[in-house]
Amino acid sequence: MTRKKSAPATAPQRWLVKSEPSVYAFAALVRDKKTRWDGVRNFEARNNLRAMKQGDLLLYYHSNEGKAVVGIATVAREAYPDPSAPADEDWSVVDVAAVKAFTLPVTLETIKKTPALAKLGLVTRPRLSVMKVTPAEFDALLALGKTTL
DNA sequence: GCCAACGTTGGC
DNA sequence: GCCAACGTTGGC
Repeated sequence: MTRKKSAPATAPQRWLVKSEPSVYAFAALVRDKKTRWDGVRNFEARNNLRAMKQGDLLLYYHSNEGKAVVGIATVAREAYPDPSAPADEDWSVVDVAAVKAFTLPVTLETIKKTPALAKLGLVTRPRLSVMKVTPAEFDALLALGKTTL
């Protein structure tokens, strides 16, 4: 067995990423199977992208329109330089692949009403576009979305 | 190194 | 479409 194909030694980390559905909706990712997560221009979000490992799980949030967690994706390729960035700037991308849509979208309104999600970055750091979520938060969101992995 | 101005995000 | 919040930039 090769290093690359073997299961990761540690459990996958969990993240939440935002996208405006009018720009790139979860349905577009399902259609494309995989996409490059480019255009991040915020240092903290970039650093989070760089901390992602292949196989990490991503919750997909629709901002502005919909305002709900709508699906699950996974990290298909770890961070590499963002081809859409100016050559003299230091930005990164990862490739993400669709896993499955939530049975039920979990709206921001629901999230705000759920005590277990009071510390979710989506609520406490409303402008951050790539953030870590805890396993407990991840599980709570899947449960609200009537979805299992 | 501070902080005012600016630009962008994203909820409403 | 507005505007509050806030991350980033740039003048000093």
